[in-house]
Amino acid sequence: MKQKGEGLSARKQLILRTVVESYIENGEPVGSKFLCDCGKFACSSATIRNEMAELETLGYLEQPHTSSGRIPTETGYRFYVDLLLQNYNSAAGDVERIKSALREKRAELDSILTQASRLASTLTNYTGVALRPGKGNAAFAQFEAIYLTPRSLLLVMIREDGTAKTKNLRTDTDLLPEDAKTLSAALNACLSNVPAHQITLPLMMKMEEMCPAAPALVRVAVKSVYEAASEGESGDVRLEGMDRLLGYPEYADTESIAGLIGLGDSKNELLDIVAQSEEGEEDDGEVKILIGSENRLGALGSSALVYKTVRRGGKIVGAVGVIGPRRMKYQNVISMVDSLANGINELISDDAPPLLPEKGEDKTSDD
Amino acid sequence: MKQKGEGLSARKQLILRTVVESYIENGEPVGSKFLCDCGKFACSSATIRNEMAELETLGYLEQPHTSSGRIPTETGYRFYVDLLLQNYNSAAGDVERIKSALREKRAELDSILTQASRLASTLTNYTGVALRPGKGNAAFAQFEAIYLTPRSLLLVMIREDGTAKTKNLRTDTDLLPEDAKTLSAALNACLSNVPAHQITLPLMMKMEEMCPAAPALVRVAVKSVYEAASEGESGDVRLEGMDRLLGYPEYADTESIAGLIGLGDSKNELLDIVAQSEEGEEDDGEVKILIGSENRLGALGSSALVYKTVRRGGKIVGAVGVIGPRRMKYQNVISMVDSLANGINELISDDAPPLLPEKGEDKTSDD
DNA sequence: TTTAGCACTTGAACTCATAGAGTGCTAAAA
DNA sequence: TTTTAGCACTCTATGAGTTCAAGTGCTAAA
Repeated sequence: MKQKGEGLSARKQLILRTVVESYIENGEPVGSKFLCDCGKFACSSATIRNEMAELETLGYLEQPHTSSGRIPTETGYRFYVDLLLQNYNSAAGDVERIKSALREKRAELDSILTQASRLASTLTNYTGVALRPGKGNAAFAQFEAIYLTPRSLLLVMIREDGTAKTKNLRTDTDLLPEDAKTLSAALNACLSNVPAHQITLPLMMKMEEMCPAAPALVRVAVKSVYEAASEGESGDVRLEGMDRLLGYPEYADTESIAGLIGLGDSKNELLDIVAQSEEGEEDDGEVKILIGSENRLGALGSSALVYKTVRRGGKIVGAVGVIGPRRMKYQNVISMVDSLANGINELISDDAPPLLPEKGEDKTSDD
Repeated sequence: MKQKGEGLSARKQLILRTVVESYIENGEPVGSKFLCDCGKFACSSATIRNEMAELETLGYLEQPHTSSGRIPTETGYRFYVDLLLQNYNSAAGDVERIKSALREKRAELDSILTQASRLASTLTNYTGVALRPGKGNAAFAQFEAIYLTPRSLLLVMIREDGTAKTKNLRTDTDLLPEDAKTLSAALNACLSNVPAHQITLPLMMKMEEMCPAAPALVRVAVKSVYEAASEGESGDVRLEGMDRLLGYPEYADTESIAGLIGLGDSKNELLDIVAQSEEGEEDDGEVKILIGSENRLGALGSSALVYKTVRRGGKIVGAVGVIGPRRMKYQNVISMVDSLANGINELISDDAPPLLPEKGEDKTSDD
């Protein structure tokens, strides 16, 4: 699938490429005369017509209607994009610029991603997207109950990776600070690293024995742990600058927007897409491009998604990218997305060595 | 401002009301003949024409073009809506239905609001909206450092209201469990209830004295507290079901959608709007309706926003509502929003008495 | 293999005419 | 004084007809 275009003559390739670029630039079908006049070709429009006719039968070009120029098909774009990816070297300038733009907001990953999404949108004038996959149902490694008032305490549930979730517990009987300690001990003894589905009634009974002082407290604590563990984290998607797309003629009709807005509403699709692309294929850590409905991207309609995963210590912790019309300025976008992802990668791993304040909380953040 | 329409004759009121309702139903300008034929009036179309001409000069109706029927102006809708609000009694059936729909998701407020927003969207077929105002810069009342590994600990910062925020701290020197205790003590001694802007260098030096073991740890801990306290909480807006609006003809052109999408992007506007309406005017806790650009709602364009605040113990903790075209089915929507808000109110205060597991965390939730 | 030329197709833009809806106004009726 | 009937007027939406230009495919010659 990667190098379909191998069999094309050099001239066909040049024609195809020029058609794609011109269409990206102007948004209008390009005809043989235009190509002939653009100076790149030493032949007449008739020759180009012949070539284009062949490119059409090969599936790289198509005509909106019989008497207009050609526009690239999905396959056409794919060829062009693969070509670009082949010769692509990240522009060093971008990385610095983007890193410095991000550095100001060196908060937790969550905020970095939001920031990145906004940045992507501004730099490319398309819609920026940033996402963070869900955490799945994770067990908690450690618990700590903090005594707040005689009738309330704060339960801190800490995951293996150091991220934490907190929950207030209230009782209708007075508690002593010792009770919090006992509860902590019992939780750590019985529920440490126990996944949600293994939290059973016998376990709860065992815990009640360990904390005779406040059985009701134990019950609600266990329930909270159970809920927190089974909820998992749902992942998150940020779409920034959707309104920018409205400027492009391909989004002039309501139909085409509907899909995108739906995307904003049911963000799971995007998460699925990325998750899929990570699982299924080899993930070489490079910029990925999904064009049109290539991968059952129903909602993406006639748009294209350019993204790259963000990693920390080899593990995928998110992705950033751009959504735009199929005739996107791929050169810029690819370079930008790559730089952006690299910038984030460096940023979140640069921090690691010395004395890193990481944010670990419900919304998750780092691994 | 409330009862502009007082001066209208009964017949004018009926005409106005019928025009609004018909326009809401069909989305088309309504003419004199249609009104005459609808059976509500015992006069000819000519008479109605005269009345409508007057209603137009009074500012309640307008004509899209000279030779078409009338449509309500902003003022016209306002009159109609005020009328509705006057005679409105929450439909009891709704409340039960909605409460039971929400009860299943009796998690924290955050999730309830999301759920409510989705519910609002489904029930009305407009865009559901739920929002939670920011928390402002709050100081933390209590701190707890939890020892995780020799080189990392978890800092739990607890606000006055019991909600908490957590942050991972890492060091490059090994720590003892005692160090966490010392740090907790120092934080509680020096930073308890200290707002961000009062966290100064002398304070930090005092703390370093208290924890001679790991001055670097103190520094990063104080920094984290400072950042967390000054960040505050930014509030949150959920828009659900935006794609539903695309079905309505008033959103057929790209222009009108742009505003709404922009709303989704820069959610602050909505927060401002509600915050304003709460501060400025008397907030009687009833359903509020903002039509068109009544209150400098630039982004809302030609839409209308129906919402009601959600309270807990008298304090406003959020709002739910619906965004739709100006010609919204106000009867249904008002009733629905009211019921929904009531349902949430009951739900989050019902829970309070016995043994309430509340969620307190970064994303905030309850008071 | 390329080129020039030509007939053909087709969508876009424009004009024109028509139909229909609804109004405002005037004069008569209640 | 209020209501009604009638009529002329305005404006939009619609559709048909026409022209224009772009671009193609094909054929025959270079």
